[in-house]
Amino acid sequence: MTVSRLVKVKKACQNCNVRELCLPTSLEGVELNLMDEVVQQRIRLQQGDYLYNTGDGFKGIYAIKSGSLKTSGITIDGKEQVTGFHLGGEIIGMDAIDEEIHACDAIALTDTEVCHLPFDKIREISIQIPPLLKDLTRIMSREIRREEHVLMLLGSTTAEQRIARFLVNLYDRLQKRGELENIITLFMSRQDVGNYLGLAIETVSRQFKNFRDKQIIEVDKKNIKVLDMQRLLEIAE
Amino acid sequence: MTVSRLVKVKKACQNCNVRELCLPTSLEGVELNLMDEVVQQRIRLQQGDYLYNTGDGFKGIYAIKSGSLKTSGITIDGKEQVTGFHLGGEIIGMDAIDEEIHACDAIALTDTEVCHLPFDKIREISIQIPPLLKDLTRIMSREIRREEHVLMLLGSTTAEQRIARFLVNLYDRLQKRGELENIITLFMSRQDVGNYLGLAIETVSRQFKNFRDKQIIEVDKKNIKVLDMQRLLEIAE
DNA sequence: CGGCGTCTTGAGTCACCTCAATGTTCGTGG
DNA sequence: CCACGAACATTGAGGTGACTCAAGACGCCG
Repeated sequence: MTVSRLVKVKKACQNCNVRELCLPTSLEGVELNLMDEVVQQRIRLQQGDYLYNTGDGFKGIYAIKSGSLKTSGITIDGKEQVTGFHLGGEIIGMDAIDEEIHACDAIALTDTEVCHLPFDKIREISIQIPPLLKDLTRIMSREIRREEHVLMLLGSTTAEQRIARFLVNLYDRLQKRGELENIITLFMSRQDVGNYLGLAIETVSRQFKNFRDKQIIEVDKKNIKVLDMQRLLEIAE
Repeated sequence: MTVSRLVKVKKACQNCNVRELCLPTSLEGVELNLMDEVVQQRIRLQQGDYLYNTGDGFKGIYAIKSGSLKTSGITIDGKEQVTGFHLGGEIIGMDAIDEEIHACDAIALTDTEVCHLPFDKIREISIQIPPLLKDLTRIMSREIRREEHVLMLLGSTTAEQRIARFLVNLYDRLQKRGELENIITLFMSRQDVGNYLGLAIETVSRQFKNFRDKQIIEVDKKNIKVLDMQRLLEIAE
């Protein structure tokens, strides 16, 4: 079930507001023109739309221009496992480069725009533009480190610590994108948060309450206002 | 603390027994000669030696020729978190490509030989040999998928399931390398297993006993003989 | 208004952790 | 060769944090 709308674009990268976070960070001028030719297609997703499904053939990687997605796989016993939440400037789909089959689903959590990057073309022009090759390896390296980071996150024993780290991480990422006015807007459900952190949904709820009681955050539905970042950092350690 | 012995090598790849699992899988003939020039140095590690430490500057990636290592990071509160166990043919150190600083330690669990691959040189000759570029992106993609797989592993609720999946995974990997005669030799401590799976060491012990009582495995120190792979797979699901 | 999905809250249970003691392996030195 | 200690592993007893189950609140939409 992949619902989406395709849009032809020109000069996709030159005018993009998340370019410095995205793939072609080192490119300028003529080189950027070449990159723009790679990005022929932008995809508009509505909340709930699938960008790709587990098992889909690999058509390329995707750069998130705006919005947010989650990636989630299916464990051997058929349960969902959320492996990440992704924001503007991030690249997804790289887990499929090797076997040319997507190992997880990518689902829009809000209305989202992504740029389609055909991977063969990326490789082709990487050979012509060495800085792009460097960017490519750096982006992939970053994804490896991100997942290591999640592993560390899950290493924390207590639910309190996991939630704290989750919030700090989200805060930092939203801040870097200027999508934060002291209020974290959770773009995913409590269900997804719990699944991602290996916690029951009730535990997520209770921990929010816990932080609220300690006057560390204010919770209003999806909006979380951080009142005491210092305490939050201490709990996250 | 990096204790190690350097060895100059020639024709490192051409004669290597894990080449088909390693980086230059698509190369042949002249191309392989070029690759051999990249691999000038092999490093011998004894059990317990560090290949690199968190914070070390990035000098390149490493291909494991023989032996085994663990990678582990330090969580913000100072505890160790094992992020992976690595066997012959696997590449480690790719998390440092982006920021040029290693984000984790790599420690030899047995006597180990690794080939040092200076990353700038890899990139250089990737431009001359497109198949190598393809291999490179595939290897990095595989690492991304491996970590996603670990995330799924930790998604399992019960300790029993985690241990079962851990054993099945190890079984498969050792089998692929012919290092298995129906007996899995654990090259890491119970401590490491527990840390990796997010379980207390005592729980690891008890689960081994549990499987022993159910006659699914036989345990003799570090050696685990799988008696009933079917049951093990069922539990792993 | 009613129905549905999402979230919160409470009560009770259990799996895993902690603490503590014992057992085993292995290296070291007498 | 054995004695000793350190590191690692097993086993038991007990406590607790997070899960499960269940009920209720809330927001959203027809």
